[in-house]
Amino acid sequence: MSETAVVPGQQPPALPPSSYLSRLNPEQRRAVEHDVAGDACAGPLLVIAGAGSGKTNVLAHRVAHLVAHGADPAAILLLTFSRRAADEMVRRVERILRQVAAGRPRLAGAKLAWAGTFHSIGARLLREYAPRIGLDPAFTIHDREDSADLLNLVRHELGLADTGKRFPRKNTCLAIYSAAVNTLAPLGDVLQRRYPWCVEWEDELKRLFLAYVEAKQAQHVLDYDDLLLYWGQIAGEPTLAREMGARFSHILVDEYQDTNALQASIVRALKPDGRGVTVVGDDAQSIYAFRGATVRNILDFPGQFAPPARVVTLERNYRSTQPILAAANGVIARASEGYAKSLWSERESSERPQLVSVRDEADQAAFVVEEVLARREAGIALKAQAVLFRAAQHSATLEIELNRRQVPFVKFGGLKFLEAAHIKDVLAVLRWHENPRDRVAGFRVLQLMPGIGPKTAGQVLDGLAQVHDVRMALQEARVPPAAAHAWDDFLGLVAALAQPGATWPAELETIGSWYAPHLERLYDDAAVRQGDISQLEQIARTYPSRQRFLTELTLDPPDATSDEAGVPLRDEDYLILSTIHSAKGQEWAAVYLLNAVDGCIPSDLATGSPQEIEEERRLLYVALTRAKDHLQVVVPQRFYVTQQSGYGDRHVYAGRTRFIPPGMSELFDARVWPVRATETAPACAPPPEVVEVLSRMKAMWR
DNA sequence: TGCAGTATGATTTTT
DNA sequence: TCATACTGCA
Repeated sequence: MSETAVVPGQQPPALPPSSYLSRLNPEQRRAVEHDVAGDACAGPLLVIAGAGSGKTNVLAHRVAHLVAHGADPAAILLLTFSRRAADEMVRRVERILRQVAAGRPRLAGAKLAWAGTFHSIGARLLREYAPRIGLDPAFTIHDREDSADLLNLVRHELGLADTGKRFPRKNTCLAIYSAAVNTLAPLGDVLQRRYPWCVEWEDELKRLFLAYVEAKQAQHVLDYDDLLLYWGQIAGEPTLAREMGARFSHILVDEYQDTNALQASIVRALKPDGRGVTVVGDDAQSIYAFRGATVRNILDFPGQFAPPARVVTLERNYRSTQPILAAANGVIARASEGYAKSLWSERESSERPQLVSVRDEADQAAFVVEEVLARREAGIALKAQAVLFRAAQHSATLEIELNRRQVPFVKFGGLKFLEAAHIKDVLAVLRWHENPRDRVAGFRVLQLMPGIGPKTAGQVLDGLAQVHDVRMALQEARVPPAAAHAWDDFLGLVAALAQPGATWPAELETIGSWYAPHLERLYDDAAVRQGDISQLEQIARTYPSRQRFLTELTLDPPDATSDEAGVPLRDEDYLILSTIHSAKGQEWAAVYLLNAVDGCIPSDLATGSPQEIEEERRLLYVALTRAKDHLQVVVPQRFYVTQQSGYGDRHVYAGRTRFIPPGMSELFDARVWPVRATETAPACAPPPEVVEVLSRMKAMWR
């Protein structure tokens, strides 16, 4: 029920200054108020939101506005790109509603029940709908590495591992599979377009993928893609789709430029006429094509409906100073295609972004630490500063320097806590306990015991495959004499876990104590790793059940790592290190961009096609637009390359990134660091002349 | 059969 | 540089 009815077609009434809508600019208000007319569902809406244009705020206000006008918060589906974004959105919506709530208790207590990533919402819905599509609701979810391992097992079973000629590796196979699934494209097309060197294996890959799907089904296991794929299948059944679509009066999708064809098809299937659908995004910030995302989703959205979706464009930037925006606009203006869109800001500043030349990565690290500490002295907290880079490893030198200078930091992106072998070991035991059919988990657990290798593990698992009572079967399994002792211990663990008294999360500690001796035997640095396991036990306590723990940990792994075990406490101050991808949607007062050189941005590995290069350009754009007040782009003259093996020449004299050509120099302040004493050569001088000592040495003997 | 030592080859970004 | 695959030995 609408409490402050807005009559369609009529101008909204002037607002009292206290209204939550009064803080929005006219375009933002158009987006927020689009067709909010009582119970009638709004027509489709596309919001093109430039970087820093208050996109999150608009989305949050729209959700709050819908609720304030009678929408049931439990019937609003809010799909975000990451868990972090979902949490932030929920917080904001609830804050706005509390402001509106005076005298309307319904709003004060409103809770958004369906906010999350496509994958996590998919998992939730699938558990509910599983029985109706013949799926076991107790399925477990494989992360990327598990999926690759299973694919590898299947690959070996099919004899594709030893085919004379080199068959694609497990990670490549998985990437191909995933690309085909997420883009809804035939395998042949995917191979042609993205994996031309694998085209000859099309038939074998088809066989492999079929066997992989069968294996997953037999083991009651889903991978990331299945969460979308099965959801899409449900949404493709008219009856189920209507039922599921009817649960949600509104569907709002954030970061729509980074959704893939499969995700778009799900939204379309749930709301075929587009009523109640709002999507928000920015084509200039599309940086997930490698994951199957297609910018066509956002470009083609309006025309998919009749009448077409309304489009609202937000160009006013509230985040950055005008000079920072000028630089970012300069980068994106040179893009080959895209929506013409120019961000503007009222935030004047005399400080232009800096292009800082340093000699090498060591100097780069030293420079960044100096600047960070100087800014902290000047009152900018570490948390308000971020160092961004293209690939997770690029921060290695900086991390060492930060440790040396005792500057606390947290790193987002890159190797995750969960990917550490010892954590995976413990989780494998837990997952096997949850789902005894999970072969990847069992395979890993069994091989932890000395004397048991792939062969024995495979045999034991074969023996379990058809059995009803797994525990009995394990007791009867035969293992080599060398493994006898460890095996007895293991059976003890199995018995302990089967006890009715073994409850969550105590069972994780039981597993931990079983694992401790193995940890000791397998790793030199067992003590450090033991610390991680204790931390895992801590994390486990915050989840109500084993299943929730496993599911949510797989879908939303703790995305930050710091060098000491454990993420620093919330109230401590720490510097942010992040890959550009993980920095999406965030902002900081000061931003430092590392390695702005060709070969890094764009990455050497991503210069295959013009599209890939354009994506790298957008990546730089995303990095630049994270900065509010201060932006420094660091260009090391010598750049360490991991590619190009052999020849021992690991350093390369790199040029500044091609996305900031000389013609753009007036948008930046050039700076050289360190400032040299007067008598020495400037640091940014071209590589010094090489004195021919080497030939002289040889000449001595001629 | 399991394991250790050696050769090879790929190498980003993430739910 | 690191991870995986393969070979040869116990």
